[in-house]
Amino acid sequence: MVNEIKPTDGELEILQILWKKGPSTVREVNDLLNDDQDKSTGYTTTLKIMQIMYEKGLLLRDDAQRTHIYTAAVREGKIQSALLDRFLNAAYKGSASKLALQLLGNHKTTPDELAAIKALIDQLEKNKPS
Amino acid sequence: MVNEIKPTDGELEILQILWKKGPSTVREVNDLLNDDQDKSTGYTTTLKIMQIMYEKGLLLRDDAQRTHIYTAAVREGKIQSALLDRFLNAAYKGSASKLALQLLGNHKTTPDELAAIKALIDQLEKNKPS
DNA sequence: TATTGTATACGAAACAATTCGTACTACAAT
DNA sequence: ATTGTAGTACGAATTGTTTCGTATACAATA
Repeated sequence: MVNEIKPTDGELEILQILWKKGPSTVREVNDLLNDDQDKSTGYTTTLKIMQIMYEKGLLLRDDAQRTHIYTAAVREGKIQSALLDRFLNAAYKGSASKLALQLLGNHKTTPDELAAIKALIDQLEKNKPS
Repeated sequence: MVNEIKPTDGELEILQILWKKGPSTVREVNDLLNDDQDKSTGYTTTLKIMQIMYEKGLLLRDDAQRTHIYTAAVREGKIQSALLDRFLNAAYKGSASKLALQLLGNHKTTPDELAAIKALIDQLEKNKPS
């Protein structure tokens, strides 16, 4: 049951904030959204999107108080995994290694990160010897 | 000048076909689209999307003959690069290594592919010693 | 020539995401 | 009690993608 997880870009931005900050009000989320310059979202716009996300089950809501508190209803890793799958198929026809090569080639990665990736590869090679 | 490349999912599917097959007619593209079972796109739908892509500059068109021939106007690697950047920021807040780790962890990769990735990392480490 | 099959062109409808104006509500401060 | 502030709810407008009905063009051929 792959539950058709497919947040839009706008929804994903809100999820990022909630993942990082934890339970928040619409006002807080909206303020953080508007921290990125060259972007500006009205309060009611953010509210509306979060309400829709709540209806979709992407967010939980505590409406005991006048000011509602929203929380991400989905784990960050789970969403990322689903999005990665989707992206991999859409843009790379499923070739993970092609994506990995482009990723490492195009983006500056720190030595530490490279080492971590190498360690993971070593481990994978050990677990799957032949 | 990041030229705002942002094909939709449907457009990307068509680009994939053109990248793989080279210049094609709408009929050919539509047939291949419908090869994937559990999917079915009407001819005029595909035509319309390809016409819009042509207007956007995503496709080139040879209309010398009655049956027009379409070609991808953008390089596969360039689009992938742009999409990867977008995806990386949207889903991983720009952390390439986090994406790489999840990619290698979640998807089965063949030993050959792992070796290729490791070789690239070695090369990167050599070129950027400190 | 009339018919049939395969094209393209055009426009409207369906759908979803985003945006925002506006109304309503609760509460605090006067 | 009244007013001001900050919040939610609702609905409509806007924009973009996808879908498809229909009109039209043209070539082959019976």
